[in-house]
Amino acid sequence: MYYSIGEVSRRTGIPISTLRYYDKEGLFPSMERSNGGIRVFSDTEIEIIGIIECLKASGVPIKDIKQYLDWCEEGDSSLQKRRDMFYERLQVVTKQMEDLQNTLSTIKYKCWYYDMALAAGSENVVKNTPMEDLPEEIQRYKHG
Amino acid sequence: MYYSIGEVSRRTGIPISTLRYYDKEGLFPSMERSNGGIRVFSDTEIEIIGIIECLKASGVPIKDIKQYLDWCEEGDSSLQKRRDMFYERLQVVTKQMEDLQNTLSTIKYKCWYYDMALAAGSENVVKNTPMEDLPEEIQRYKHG
DNA sequence: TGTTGACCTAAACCTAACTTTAGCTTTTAC
DNA sequence: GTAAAAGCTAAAGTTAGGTTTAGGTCAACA
Repeated sequence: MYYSIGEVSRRTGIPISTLRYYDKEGLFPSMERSNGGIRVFSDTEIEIIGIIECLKASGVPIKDIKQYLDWCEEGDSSLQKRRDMFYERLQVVTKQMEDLQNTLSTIKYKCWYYDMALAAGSENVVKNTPMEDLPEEIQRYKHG
Repeated sequence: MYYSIGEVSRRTGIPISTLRYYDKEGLFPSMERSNGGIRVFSDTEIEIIGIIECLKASGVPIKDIKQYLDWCEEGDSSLQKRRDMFYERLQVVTKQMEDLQNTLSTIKYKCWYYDMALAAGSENVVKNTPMEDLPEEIQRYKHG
């Protein structure tokens, strides 16, 4: 199947200007053009967009995504490098999950804190609540 | 306890230039200065740094963090707004966790894919493996 | 007292990842 | 065949969140 840039934009939610920018950065190395010079997206490009979104979400900059896609073009000789890249991502994203879990705990503590404060009409009450008077499931959340 | 900007930087790992930038943006509303004009960080500022890191990690821009800290200065009249802010963060960060979990699944699939390809010496083998031949715990990961 | 290390400001600079603009061409629909 | 919609490029502009630079001041110690 073939798609115009507008169709791809609608389907993926990515703005047309961004798709053109990705193309300019070399993220669609094998994309074709019509005789008139108009971009023709195929399922290959749709797949690449999926990879872009995955790598972007895990914090890989555009130029490194291009590097990976260049390795893909290169064939089997770059398999090891590509493997290593994803194992590194595995590490990084696992760490990101842990960090986000800690952030979530702090946020939950703050939600509890403000619920208590609002119920009491004032922050002073809960601000001075000693640690051991906090509910068990909140104590775990309390940070600095 | 009081700390110099250098001590705070060492303790938190945040560059001195960034601490000064945060100060300029109004994130330490009650920080004092020595007679000579030198910043004097107290435990209040250390606590604020914890809040900044939490909110930043959950995607809040600096100017909204300032807004929150201004609300804190305002006292009990802003309790509801502050509560709402953290409940909104709860939603956002929960969504972020889900997205990151999906990203992680895709990455795990790619790790498996490249391990197979390397073992076989070529990508072709695994590229054409039909879905039902994938191991159970990997099928869940397979995306577009 | 002097010098060295830590601190100060204002302003310029930086980077990534887009977005916008201006002017032009191609395609589609009637 | 023509008009509108969709596409094109190059280049400039934008934004957030800092960092760097230049030129000073402050504080502690020998």
